[in-house]
Amino acid sequence: MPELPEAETVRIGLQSLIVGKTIKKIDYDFPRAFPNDEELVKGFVLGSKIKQVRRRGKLIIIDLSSDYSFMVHLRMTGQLVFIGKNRFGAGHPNDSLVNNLPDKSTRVEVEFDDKSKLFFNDQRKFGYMKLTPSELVNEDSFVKKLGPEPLEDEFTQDEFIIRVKKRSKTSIKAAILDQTVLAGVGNIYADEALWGARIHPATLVKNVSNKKLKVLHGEIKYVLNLSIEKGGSTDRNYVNAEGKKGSYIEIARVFRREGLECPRCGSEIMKIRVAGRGTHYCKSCQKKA
DNA sequence: CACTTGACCTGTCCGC
DNA sequence: TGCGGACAGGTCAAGT
Repeated sequence: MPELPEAETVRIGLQSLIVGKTIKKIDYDFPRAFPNDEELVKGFVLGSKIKQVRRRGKLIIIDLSSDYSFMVHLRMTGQLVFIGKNRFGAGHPNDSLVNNLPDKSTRVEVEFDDKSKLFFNDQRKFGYMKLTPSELVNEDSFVKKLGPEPLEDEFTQDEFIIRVKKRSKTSIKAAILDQTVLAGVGNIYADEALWGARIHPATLVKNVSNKKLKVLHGEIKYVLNLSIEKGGSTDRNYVNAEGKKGSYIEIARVFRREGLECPRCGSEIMKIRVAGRGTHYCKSCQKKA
């Protein structure tokens, strides 16, 4: 679930909440969620300040004054939640999904010198918070393979068409979920963008016209931007840096709306499996080419 | 090489 | 009520 808009919402929150703070202590309970050498943590994390919080695709990058960075991937159920020194200094417990941290899904607890804390929670233990020298972030094996940022100018219609056509024999949905084609689209926004472009998710890439691909390019940008405005999608676990839910799911057109009416034509929204994922589409305005 | 499937995990929901 | 199984969905390794 955390896809680009969710990662971006967390990034924006952390950028205003933790920059300038000094890390005093770090606890973790699950090494795979925090795969870092203890000596490295002592030498380059404890005592350093948070310089800035960046994002690349679905990855959140926390730069430290030591010139080391944490690369945080939330995968499916990860959360990065900040709690001020008097509990929810910034958020409000009432509109929050998380209370009384740490809890049993807390994997990493970062304490700052002013007693405020940052929690990395992850129920399903797929996410990670990995330390790397800042100048080597772009050399990381995962980062290195990522395609363009869909909300930046480098992601042109032509660039999209060239990259997506390298996956010509697979479905259009599998192609836009491929992080080497573009960085940041996951299951929710793939379905939403394909609905916008009136393309059946199982259509093979080679059968999608350039005209449709151009429309899809615009729809991807549109749904990602719209979701950032809404603070992302909270399907079940996702919360922002203050522990609050996002609201995109309330305005979703097809995602998790199987059996309901298509907001464009009124026909039934279907749910099938494409590329191994639950996939939602309108049975009459998204015809397979 | 291109592509698909299963594994990694835990919690929830559904049918019996 | 309890229990087994399907499902949730990002990425990578293994298989076709």
